[in-house]
Amino acid sequence: MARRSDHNREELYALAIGAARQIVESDGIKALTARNVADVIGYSPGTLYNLFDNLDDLIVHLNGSTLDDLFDKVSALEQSGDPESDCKALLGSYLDYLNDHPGLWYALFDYAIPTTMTVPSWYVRKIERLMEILRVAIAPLYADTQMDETARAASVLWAGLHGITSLSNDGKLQLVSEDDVEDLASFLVTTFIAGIQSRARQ
Amino acid sequence: MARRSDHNREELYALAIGAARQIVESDGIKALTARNVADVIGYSPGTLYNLFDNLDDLIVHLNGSTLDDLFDKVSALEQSGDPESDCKALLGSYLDYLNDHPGLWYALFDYAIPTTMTVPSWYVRKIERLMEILRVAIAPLYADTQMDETARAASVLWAGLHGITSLSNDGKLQLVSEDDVEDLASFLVTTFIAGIQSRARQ
DNA sequence: TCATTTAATTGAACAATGTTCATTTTTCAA
DNA sequence: TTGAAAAATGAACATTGTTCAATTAAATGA
Repeated sequence: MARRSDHNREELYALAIGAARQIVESDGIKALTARNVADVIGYSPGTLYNLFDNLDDLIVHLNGSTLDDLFDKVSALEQSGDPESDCKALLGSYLDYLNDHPGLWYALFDYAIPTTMTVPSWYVRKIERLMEILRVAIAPLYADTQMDETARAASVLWAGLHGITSLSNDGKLQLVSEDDVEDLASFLVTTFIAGIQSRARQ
Repeated sequence: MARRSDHNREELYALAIGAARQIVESDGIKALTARNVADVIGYSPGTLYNLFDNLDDLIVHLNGSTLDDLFDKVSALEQSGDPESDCKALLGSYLDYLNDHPGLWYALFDYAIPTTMTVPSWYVRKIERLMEILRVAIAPLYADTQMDETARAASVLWAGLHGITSLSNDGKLQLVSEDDVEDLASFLVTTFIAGIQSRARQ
């Protein structure tokens, strides 16, 4: 059998990503196999290889759609102009997403793309778009001329928050007393911002 | 054939871990298969299952030995008592290890233990032992009574540094201008410490 | 010394995986 | 109506983790 016209290429792509998302959300990334995705969308495994180079490519596309989701959620927040409270609001929104979609988050950040595969530029752009929001939030800490400095601080803060969520998610971060992830992340934001202000005064 | 007396259980364990390390160092964690390890040590795949519950268990043990290595390297550093320079020395040592043994580092931090497997307590202890060194380095920033506060700050700094190395290693951190990992990590240490000092003054 | 028990080691076997590709079938254009 | 192009298939292949009955060497005891 062949050449059904049930769906065109775009629809098929959307179907596949949707199925992948559903599988990852309910059973984790380990359940994301070519045969499983094919079953869900009612096509054969081979068809997936018309759409994606391989399974890793499919995962990258799934992660791309997760990044879009995250962006929509986070960019909906209104910023007050106060770096600390804005960063914490962003953080809260981010942690909410992590709690609501642990499987997707795990696939996004803890599943490592094989070194044989270079990260596509559209993927990098999606990350940058997210980081840009953080950049805007901390911009009041810097003069308009310090674009590079602002960008660097945003990168570091972003990576720092990622480190906390990532390690604690893997159980690799021994939590102190009754601290939870939110406490630690909040501590990082407060301290980091205080550090920037303190150094600016000198 | 069976019951060779070439090696006792301990020797066999050491052989297997050694083989695993060798494979991971030269060809990455993807090459770490039961059959590969068995080939290297001259035993059959089945024998590995007398020593380890499964491959993930073997990886956890390999990571345990990597943590020991890291501890030996990092604990050899003499601390001056100045938090910033001590943290940066630790950081430098850590980054050296990452550069020298990317495969082992990747297996240690970017390979996620499946959620079905709980992190063993001896493994957590090895991590804590490493973090303790960082705790000592930043201790001068706090009063002796602030043990919890010190521990929390060490956790956050540790996780933050991990976030930077981890993301940049995966190509998921768009680096600003000519910044490299060391610059970003250094920036985090400086700013974070300045933040602690600044807040202590108030 | 020989028979029996115990334990280690094997390797064939199984189910599941990613991936390929000759074959088949449908659609589209001429 | 015919022929070419494209889409979809699913059987097939190589590999994977893992199990376990069978096999063999060592340890034990008489």
